[in-house]
Formats: sequence, structure tokens, C-alpha cells
Amino acid sequence: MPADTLTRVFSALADPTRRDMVARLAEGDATVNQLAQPYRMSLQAVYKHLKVLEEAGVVSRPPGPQPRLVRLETEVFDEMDAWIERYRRRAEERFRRLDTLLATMDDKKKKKGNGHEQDR
Amino acid sequence: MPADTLTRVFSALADPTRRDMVARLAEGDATVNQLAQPYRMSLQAVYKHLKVLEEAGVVSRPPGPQPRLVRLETEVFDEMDAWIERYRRRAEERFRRLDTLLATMDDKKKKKGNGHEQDR
DNA sequence: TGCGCTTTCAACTTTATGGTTGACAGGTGA
DNA sequence: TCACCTGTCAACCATAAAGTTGAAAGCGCA
Repeated sequence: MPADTLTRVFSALADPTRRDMVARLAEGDATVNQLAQPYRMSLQAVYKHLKVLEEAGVVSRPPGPQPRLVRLETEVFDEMDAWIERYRRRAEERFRRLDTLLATMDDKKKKKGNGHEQDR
Repeated sequence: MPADTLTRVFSALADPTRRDMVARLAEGDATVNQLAQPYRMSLQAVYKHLKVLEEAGVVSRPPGPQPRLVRLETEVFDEMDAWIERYRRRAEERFRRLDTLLATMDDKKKKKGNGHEQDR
């Protein structure tokens, strides 16, 4: 069961610790030790989080001299964004159409006097 | 431990079934039964997924006549989008600066002839 | 070579998640 | 009224996820 990219990215970012790591990596690359600093968990746990982020493509660990750097990748963000935008746009468009429909019904209501509840 | 909105939304969308539901709800409101149609799982399982989406604020279930409708909400998408954009922007800006830095170094390299590896 | 730091793997515990089945409340319409 | 269909809740099971500890590879340097 090889989870697709979207599933991996969303679940990678579903963890507050990992989102925090992303936030810090947006400021600049960091070593694992630097990243682990603020947390009270073990270094190994931080490695696990990093591996999740890496397998999701959120982060890369380019080979290099011993204290290896962790780097934020931005391509997957584009993919996530595309997904979100697609459905948001479609839904918002539906709402616009619905609004005009409701407006039309309101016009009729003014002539017929029909009561109709609607939420928030 | 009341997980924050972002955590709930990301983990709600981390499931392929739930993302599929969102995709279908973007086309129009639906009842639980209609939503459950394409899946081979039990109605109760679908209902659980719906509850997760609802608690994340992705979906609402306005009260109404018996076959209750499930409706896509778009506000949480904005919040997610804001989070993504913030860090993407910051990271991309860093990369731009890095690019100009590397360009500067390349200029020097042409004069000094220094070998330097870089990944992908 | 050998010491020390970084990195990774493995086993284990606890808790969350996705699924099941069974039972039950609550309108709707014949 | 009564039966039916929709929607909900609860108990339970299996697996995955987040954390722990312990131990073992790899590199870098004196």
C-alpha cells in the first residue's frame, strides 16, 4: 500500500511538531541537533519526524560533510496548494450560483410570502 | 489535548477516502447515503469519516428535513492555504537570495577554478 | 589508530485511527 | 399506528503512529 504523495504530505503536516519544524526550516537550513533543540523528546524521535517529512518530499537531506543539513523543499507545497485551490474554487463557484438562485427565490418570495429557514 | 484547527484539518485531509468525499462535495451537497454509495465500507464507517471532517470544520451538516445534507465549508481551506503560503514564500525568497549568492560565487569560481559538488 | 559525534536501526509500549457489527432513536408516509 | 429508512451511538478489533531505550554503524579529526 504505497500511499500517494498527497496522503503523505497531508499526514506529515498533520503533526504540530513537524509543522513547527517546517516553520523553522523556512528560516534556513539546520542540522538535526539544531532542529531537536527546542523539543523535549529524544533525538531519535526527531529523526523519525524528519524521515516522515523526507518521505513526503517536504524536506531533503543533501549529502555533505558530517553535520548534515536539512532543507525545506517547496514543490510538494505546490501540489497541495493545487488540490486545495481546485476544490475551494469549485465550491465557491457553486456558492455564487446558489446565491443568485436564492436571490431569485427571494424575488418570488416577496410576491408569494413563503417562509424558509437557512443556517448561519 | 484539544488539537488545534490546523492539526485537525491536515489530518482530516490525510485520508484518501475523506479527500475523495471533499472532491464530491465540491460538486454539490449530498446526504450521508449518497456519499457512502461508491465505497465498499459500511455506512457507519462513512459516518465516522464525516464526523472527522465536520470536527475539522471542513464540512457542515445544517439541520433540516430528514435526509440531512452535508455541505463543504471553505473557510478552513483559507487557513490551511495561509499556512502553506507563508512558509512557501519565505523558503522561496531564501532560495532566490541563495541563487544570487551562488551566482556571485560562480563569478569568483571562474577566476579561481574551485571545484564544488551540489546535489540534484 | 582510536575517540567522539552524528546518524540509523531495532524492539517495545501506548495511544490514535479506520474499520467492523449490533442496537437504537426519530421522522415520513402508507 | 406501524413499518421503514436514515442517521447515531457504543463496544470491539487490528493496525499504524509517536514516543521510548539500547545498540551499532559511519565520518572527522587529533
